[in-house]
Amino acid sequence: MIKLSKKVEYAILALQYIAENSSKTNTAKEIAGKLSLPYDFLSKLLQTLMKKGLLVSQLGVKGGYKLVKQISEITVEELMNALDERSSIVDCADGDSNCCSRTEICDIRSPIMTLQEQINNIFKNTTIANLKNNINI
Amino acid sequence: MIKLSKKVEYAILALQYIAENSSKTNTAKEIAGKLSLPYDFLSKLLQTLMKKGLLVSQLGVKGGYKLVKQISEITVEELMNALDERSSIVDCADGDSNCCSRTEICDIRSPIMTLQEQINNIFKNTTIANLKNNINI
DNA sequence: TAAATTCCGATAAAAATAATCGTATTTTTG
DNA sequence: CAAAAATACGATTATTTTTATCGGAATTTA
Ligand code: FES
Ligand code: FES
Repeated sequence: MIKLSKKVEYAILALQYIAENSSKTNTAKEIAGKLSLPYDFLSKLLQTLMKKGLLVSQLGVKGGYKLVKQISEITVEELMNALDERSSIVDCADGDSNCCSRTEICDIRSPIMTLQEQINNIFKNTTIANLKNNINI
Repeated sequence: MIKLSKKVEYAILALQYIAENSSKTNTAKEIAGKLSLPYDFLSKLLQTLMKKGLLVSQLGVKGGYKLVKQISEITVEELMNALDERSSIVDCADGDSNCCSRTEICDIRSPIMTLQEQINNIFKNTTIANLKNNINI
């Protein structure tokens, strides 16, 4: 509860890595190797980011991934949306159905939505670049 | 990812219900019935809240639960701590081990912690009473 | 044509969450 | 005292979500 998925965690690290090596195309294999992340999982994740327009890919030998925009322009919210098809704090917050209250009118829906927005704002206001240490330790 | 567990969701509803009926002791059965929540699950959850000091229970016939303090004095953070043994945004944030980076020094730990704190603050500043609609719909 | 790569669908394994069950204990009340 | 209505508690199961893996197809370079 209230935690980042590995997908998002790995993606943050990968995007930062690609940003640092933005002069070249970066292969999934290299990134996985350097960051010690599971290759298959990372690979799929990068493909998703590519499909969502955060990365461009080049096929074949000499292929790999490059950034489309700078990591200072990619928010955590954007990344979460791209990878996790948007999860909300409670089920109703992104849909139709009554999620919490089994009575006719939900007693907490509106304030829960407010809570949701506050959390969204944090992720909206944090970029992948913000999540990079300037000084280690 | 970033969502409330059913435990917390049910607990919010249950605490609000108990608050509305604070003149009497409320049985798990009644609460589950009125809110259409699974009895066994709710029952265990209330026992946990009791052990954590948020509720007092009375055994036997005429037994049930009462609040110890008002719901305007119980924060969501408190509730989450009581029910879920504290989950943090990434593994390292509540422990010892290196969680994200497999390299020697974690590249994102410190800013992730900042993110964590921002989220914590939201839950720290929201009470169960805050999560109650004044006007339905 | 071979090697390095992305791409894609399917599936499997693991972990976390949610729900259920059986039984013991406590208290009230008739 | 006995029965009923509760909580208390441990164990287990079921379900869902998350994480990881696999096998092969398509693409590009050299
Ligand atoms: S219906 Fe979603 S919070 Fe109540
Ligand atoms: S070791 Fe936890 S965020 Fe890096």
